[in-house]
Amino acid sequence: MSLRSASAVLDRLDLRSTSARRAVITAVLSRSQPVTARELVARLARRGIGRATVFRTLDLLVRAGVLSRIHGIEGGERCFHYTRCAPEHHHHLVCRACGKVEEIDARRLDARLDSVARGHGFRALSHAVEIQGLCQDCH
Amino acid sequence: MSLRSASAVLDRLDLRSTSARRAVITAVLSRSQPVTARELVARLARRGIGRATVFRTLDLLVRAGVLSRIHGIEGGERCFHYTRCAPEHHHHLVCRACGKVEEIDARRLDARLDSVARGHGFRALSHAVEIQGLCQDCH
DNA sequence: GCGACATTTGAGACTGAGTATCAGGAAGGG
DNA sequence: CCCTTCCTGATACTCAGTCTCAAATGTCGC
Repeated sequence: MSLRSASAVLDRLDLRSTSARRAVITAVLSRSQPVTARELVARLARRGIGRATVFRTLDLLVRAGVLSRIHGIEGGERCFHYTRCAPEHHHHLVCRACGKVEEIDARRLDARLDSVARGHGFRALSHAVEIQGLCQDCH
Repeated sequence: MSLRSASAVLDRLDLRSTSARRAVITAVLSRSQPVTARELVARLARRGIGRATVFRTLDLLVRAGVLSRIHGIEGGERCFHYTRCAPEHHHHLVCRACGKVEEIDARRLDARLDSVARGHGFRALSHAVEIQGLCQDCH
C-alpha cells in the first residue's frame, strides 16, 4: 500500500517514478509522527540513497503540498521536521525535552489567529504555529 | 541611556561589565524590531568583537530572560532573530516575503493555547508562537 | 524490445550558522 | 598594584542544507 501510494503521489505530481523517490516518500508517509531530515537522510543512506536526493525529494513534496515542513525544538536540533499534512491548517505541540511533536486540531484557534493577524494587516497564509512546552512524560 | 541600561542589565545578572558585552547588549536593545544573529555579528565585528562573543552574550541574555530568540522566516534565512521581550508571553507575526517580524499582544490567545496544550498533557512553558503570512506591504 | 534523450541520481565539494577550545587579556576585590 | 577569576577573540570544527556534474536511469516513440 505504501509503495502504491508513493507511486500515486509521483504520478499526481507529474514526476518520474524512480526507486529513490519512492523510497523517500514511503519513508516519510509511513510515519504518523514528524520525522527529522537527519533521520531520513541516515535511514535512506543505508539503502544507497544520497543526501542530496533526500533533500530534493522532500523539497518537491513540500512545494507540492504533500508534506509540511516544521521547525525542530528550539535550542536543540536545528534540522527540519517533515510530516504528512496539509500545510494550511495544522499546529504542533513540540516537547522541549524529548523533542516529541504532536499535531493538534485547533479549529477554534484558527479563527482567533486569523483575526489577530488581520488586525495587524497580515494575511495569515499559513498557520504554522508551534507551541513549545513539556510533554506529560517529561515534567 | 542605552549604555547605562546595558551596564544595568549586566549588573542585574551578576556578569562582568566588559566593553564587548555592553556593545552587544546596546546593539540588541537599541532596536525595537528583532535583529538577526548574522546582522549583529557583522555589525559588531566592525568594532573588533568576535563571533563567539556575540553568540555567547546573546545566549546569556536569552537564558536570563532579557532577550527572546525566535526563528527567522521559513525557507529564506534560517538564522535566529533576537529581540527584547519577556520570553513567556509573546507571539510573533513573521512576513514570509520581506522577513518583517511584528510582535503581537494576544492575551486572549494565551488562555486558549494553554488549554489546548494542557488538553494534550503538555505544560506550555513557553508560548513561542510564530504565525507566518504576508504583511500588508507584501500582498 | 530497443535506442535516444531528458531527467534524476549520488559523490563530494561547498556554504554558512552556530559551537568548542584555548592561550592571552581584562575586571575587580583585596 | 597584584592575583585570581572570568572573559575574549582567533581559529578550528560540526553539521544541516545546497550546488555541481558526470554517470545512471526512466520514458516514450518506434
